[in-house]
Amino acid sequence: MSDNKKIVTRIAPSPTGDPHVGTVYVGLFNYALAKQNGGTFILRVEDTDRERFNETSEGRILDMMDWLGLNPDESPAAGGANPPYRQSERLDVYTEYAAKLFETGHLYASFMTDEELDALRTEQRQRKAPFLGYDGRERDIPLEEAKARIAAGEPHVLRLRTPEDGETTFRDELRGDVTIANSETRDGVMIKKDGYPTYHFANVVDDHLMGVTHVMRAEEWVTSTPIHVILYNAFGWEIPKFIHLPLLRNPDSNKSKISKRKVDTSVENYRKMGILPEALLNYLGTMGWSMPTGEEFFNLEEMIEAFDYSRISLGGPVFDMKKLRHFNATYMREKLDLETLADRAAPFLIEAGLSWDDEDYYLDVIEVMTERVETLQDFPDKAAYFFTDEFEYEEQALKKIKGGQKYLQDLEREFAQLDSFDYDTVNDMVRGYIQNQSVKMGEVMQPLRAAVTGTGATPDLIDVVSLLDRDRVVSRIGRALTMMTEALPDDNPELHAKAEKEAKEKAEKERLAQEEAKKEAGRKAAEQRAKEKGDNGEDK
RNA sequence: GGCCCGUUCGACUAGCGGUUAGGUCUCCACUCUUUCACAGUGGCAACACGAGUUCGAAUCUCGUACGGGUCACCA
Repeated sequence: MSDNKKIVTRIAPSPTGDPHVGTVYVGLFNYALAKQNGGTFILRVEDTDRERFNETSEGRILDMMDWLGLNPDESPAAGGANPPYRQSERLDVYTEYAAKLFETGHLYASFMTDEELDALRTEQRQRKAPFLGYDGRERDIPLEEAKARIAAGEPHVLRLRTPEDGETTFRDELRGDVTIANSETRDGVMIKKDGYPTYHFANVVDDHLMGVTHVMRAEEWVTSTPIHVILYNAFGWEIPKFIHLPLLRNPDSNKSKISKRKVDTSVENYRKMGILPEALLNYLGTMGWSMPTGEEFFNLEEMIEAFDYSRISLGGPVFDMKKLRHFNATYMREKLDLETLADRAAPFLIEAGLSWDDEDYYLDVIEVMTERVETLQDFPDKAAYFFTDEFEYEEQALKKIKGGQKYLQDLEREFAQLDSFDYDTVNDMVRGYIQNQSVKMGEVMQPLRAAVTGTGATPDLIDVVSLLDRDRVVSRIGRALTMMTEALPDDNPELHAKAEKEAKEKAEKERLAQEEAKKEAGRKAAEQRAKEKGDNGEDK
């Protein structure tokens, strides 16, 4: 970072499945590093594995980046100075560069079949060889002979000739010098039998051609970095800076690399559950990195401004859904203004089949719900009663309604007579009524809440009632009341079960009371006896 | 198993030779209160272990333990 050269970073996702949260993580850091210095951020699609290739994946990855606001300067969609950005379209490039190294002997042809390779492995296993795998036995086939066999159409791969002894050292900007014995890096395949390059080869060629200055990628690549270094040297190219990011971890006991089985790794799923892109980005930004100020909440711009990869910590951070939700809730409550939040929430409500006519009403609902939601999906989940009469009554709510029928009857009448239904009017009426009845607030409020919303968890009830407006409130109270009188236990299984439970509880209570009475009687008897005893002498 | 990397509260982290080891999430308690929340206050809770260097070590060195990664014609 100290040199003045323009920084170029990249992410290189493989289009093999659902857009992965790990891609966003690495993407975010690469984006921040590039953007800080007016550099270039590239998205290159590494689709060299035709087995795992997934047709929809690339588009979805691009959508994800767009949703997050992590827009690449160069990509298959955006184009750029060094196209194409899809490796499957760069085969001629790899072929050309592979040919160069083939000529110089850095690459050599290997003609062994899969079966032969398997046989080799089995044989090594039996003999308890120090390592399993290709042993470089075709290194010394003369170049001309190899060419002839290739020309004859013999299937082959191109392998990298790695030094037999010595070691390769590279500098990781976070870890310092990392040295790995060359005996550890085998003669890996660079060009596959199908003519496609492997990751290592395509990656090095593309990074060089695209001018990548900082290779910031996941830690899992550390041990194969010597291969890349050997390649850069073989080409005589400048070696970029390597920055290996810690791996996101599962929240299990041993903290293995983040995986689909243990946590949701699909960014699309986070989007679906109503996580805001800002919150996801911010949360990911705190994984392994921190603001110098210690501030936990920061937006993309602020992260770019303050980003410094030397502040990255190396312990693998556990992906904690609870904390993500906390970030999300904070963003909904404090970072987004009401209109923006309302816009974001709307699709979730509509998706749930809910609708509204009055935009002011809608904004009021969102406002009043804001401090009790964590995700956008919480709006339809927790506030449906604002948009439809077709909501479920929770069992607890039914109980409350039953217990408060008298009050509900009164309130139904009182509400119906109200001319104005604004907050103060409703508030005055309800409070006045409660005072008249000389009961605790909850005695009246809870049945009312239950009747009007079907649930025990809502915003301030007066807010809810006045927002819902008179007709809806009155009719909902009426409906709740009717439900109580009409739904006899026999034709309502839920109520029936409830009635049974209540009967049991009542019986139990009675039993306890009886027991208590017995005890009491016993105590009294004992007291009496003691008294008598006292009377009979001792006392005096 | 070989090699590579890592290790501060349950989780995310601050710390970069001298701190009562700080903050955030979670959890608990209290306050507020018509429910649920929000908010506020308080609390539980950590330097993996052992040597060494040093007047002094969470910070430096070595070893051990533990964890992760990697050993493919996948990336």
